[in-house]
Amino acid sequence: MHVRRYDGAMEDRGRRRIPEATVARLPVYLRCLVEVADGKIATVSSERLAEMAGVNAAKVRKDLSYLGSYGTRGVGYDVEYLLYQISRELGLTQDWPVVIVGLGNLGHALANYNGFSARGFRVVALVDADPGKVGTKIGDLAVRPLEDLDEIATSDRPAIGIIATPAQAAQDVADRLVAAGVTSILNFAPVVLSVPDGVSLRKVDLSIELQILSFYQQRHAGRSGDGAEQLAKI
Amino acid sequence: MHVRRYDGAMEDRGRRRIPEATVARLPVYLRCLVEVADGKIATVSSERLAEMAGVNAAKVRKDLSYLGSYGTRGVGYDVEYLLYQISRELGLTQDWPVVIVGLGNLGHALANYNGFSARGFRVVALVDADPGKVGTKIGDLAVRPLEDLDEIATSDRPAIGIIATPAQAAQDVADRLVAAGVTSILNFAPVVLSVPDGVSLRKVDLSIELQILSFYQQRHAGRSGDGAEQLAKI
DNA sequence: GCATGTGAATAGATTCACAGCG
DNA sequence: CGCTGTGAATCTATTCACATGC
Repeated sequence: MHVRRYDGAMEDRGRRRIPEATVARLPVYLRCLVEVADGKIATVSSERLAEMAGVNAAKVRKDLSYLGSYGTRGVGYDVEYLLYQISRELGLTQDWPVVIVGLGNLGHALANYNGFSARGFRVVALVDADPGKVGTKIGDLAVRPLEDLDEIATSDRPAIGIIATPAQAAQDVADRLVAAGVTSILNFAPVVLSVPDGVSLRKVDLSIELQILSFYQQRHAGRSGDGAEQLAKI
Repeated sequence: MHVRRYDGAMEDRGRRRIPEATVARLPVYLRCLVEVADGKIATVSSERLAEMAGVNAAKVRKDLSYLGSYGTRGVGYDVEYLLYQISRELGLTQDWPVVIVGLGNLGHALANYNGFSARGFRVVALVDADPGKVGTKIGDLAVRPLEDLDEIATSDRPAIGIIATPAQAAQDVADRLVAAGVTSILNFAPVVLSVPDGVSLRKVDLSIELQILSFYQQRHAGRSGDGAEQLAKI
């Protein structure tokens, strides 16, 4: 896969500060690059990448420049090489054990989602507080009780926890995840969580997204599409 | 529910330009206010609201000031009144018909999600391209074929479309939704969509979120939690 | 010649700090 | 006196425009 390896020197390994907004776009570029690579194309310009990613070319160049000078003037970027550099920067060259807590409709859907394994995320445990769910199998994992979190922490060292519980349960679950050594949390519960410094927290919130759409829908109900366009940040 | 009504005058109805970042936080404040209201508390300070929303007080005040001067100096904000003003600003005092396209694991979970009806979003139709799924019932809606979109547009006038299809199908579905007059789209498919000006588009992307977490996880693996903290933006 | 890489310019968001007012 | 509302200061992100170098 990765052709050129980073050639020794000038590697200050993580000592460039990459803006948050850029970090949020790297996964998008990565996906575009995979698509380009599938088309057996060896080189891609910032212009082309920008078009695919739905941003402008200057932004692509600036973003990529934070990673290093990985392009060739007059030519573009080597697809495989850039693919590798972005993967590495995002930490996707190692694999991250994931634990999913809460196996209602959404948790179920997540547990069955295939996109995980694809890029280094491996679901190692499923947890639910409901005794009625404990023991049932989803794929080839059995659902375990909340109390097993510490044990799971010891045996599987999950780095990432996904919370798909009802809102009321979410903060307690977050606390338990943190206590079990999880340092990254993705929260689907419609509630603001607080976690200690040193723990990364991101959220995905359907009802917030709908309400944002509602705002722009009512504003220029139909007209001039500024504002709500694009963006994930989030 | 809403106590004081807006008292005539000084209402320039939507002629303040509210920053995108502020719009994205209004739903969070709304949720916090609901919680405060449930506790039978009549008044709330920016400080308290900030704590609940996980932001700082200056930001809350600045955000709310874009809506108007709805607070009382030395006192705080009237909970019910602010609740109503934010709801109105977000367009939640009217109801928005929603169509869900794609009823795999995730689409199913969304179709069964109860949070919709709560705040003015009403699922009026379910659509899937797979003939095997067409006709099956989810809740009390039957799944209809893609070709029915125009008919649905005429009868139900959906304003918002949710795309929960596989990546390959998503752009085609988006085009059809737009053609059917849908002007707000929430995309769950892992692909960059393009829509014409005047159509709002937001995305929710699990694998991007995980990759962002992976970045910070690998960086200060554990240490100093800047960067990935909070935020939805998206 | 042509597309990258990047300083400089601009736009947008956050935070500070305090005047203003109930 | 206490808390809002807001200009001014700061920080972050985007875009421009062009020198740079393959």
